[in-house]
Amino acid sequence: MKIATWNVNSIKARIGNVLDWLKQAQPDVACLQELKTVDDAFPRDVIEELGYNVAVHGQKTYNGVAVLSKVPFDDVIIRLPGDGSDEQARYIEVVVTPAKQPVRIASIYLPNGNPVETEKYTYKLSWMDRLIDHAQHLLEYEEPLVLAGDYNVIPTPDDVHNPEGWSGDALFRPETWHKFRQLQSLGLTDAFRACDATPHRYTFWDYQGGAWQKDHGIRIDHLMLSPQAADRLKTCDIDQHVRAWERPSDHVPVWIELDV
DNA sequence: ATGCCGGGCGAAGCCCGA
Repeated sequence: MKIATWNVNSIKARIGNVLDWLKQAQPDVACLQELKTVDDAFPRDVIEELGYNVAVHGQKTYNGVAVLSKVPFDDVIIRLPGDGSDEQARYIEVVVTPAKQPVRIASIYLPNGNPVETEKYTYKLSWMDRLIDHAQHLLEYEEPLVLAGDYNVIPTPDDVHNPEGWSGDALFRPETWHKFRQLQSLGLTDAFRACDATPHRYTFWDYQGGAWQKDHGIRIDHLMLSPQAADRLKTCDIDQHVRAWERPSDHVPVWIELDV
């Protein structure tokens, strides 16, 4: 089972690229982020025509997450628990059951958090606390679980071109690393690092300053796996060629192959 | 590079992203 995550930076602007990539990459499940549109405006029909079931949690202008799956959903949950006043569309979780057993998959868009001296960073940290609590709960099911998405976390200096330049940034701060390590300490595995120790492999390149051409990127899109998923992990890779397409997203797809 | 792109909104120029 191939499971991918991709921050598309507007599904309306990116639908051509998304359809081309779906046809080429043939993921069984695709977690999308930053749709920047409401549910009713999501281009559901053209995606369903490729054989996908669609679960969307959209929002006008900002955020928005979706899961596309060739296997129908058994269950769909929107919103991360822990703060009923949080209106931002950053979390959708589904359960699918391919041949053998259920697999729980979430598409997450973790807050950026900049600038750090504002409520944006406290929102990021509290959102991470909620994710830790929810992950702890989900891990109790002891089933294959994949928390995939744009984490807006650069895990280590090996995951950025110029660590010095990112010092103090919300994606690269001790408090952010601490929360990310808490997730890992619960038993969640960074799928890419479980497969590939190569430093300086990236999933995002800024539109500005020729960042893509110079390979000045960061690795911030992650698939975090429960032990039951990690045991079945076959491969993980980054579809970085998609960044060179016409009108690209600034992020590229990351995917895993699970033996389920 | 606290904004060089790029997208949304909405019809110019500001807000936002990472």
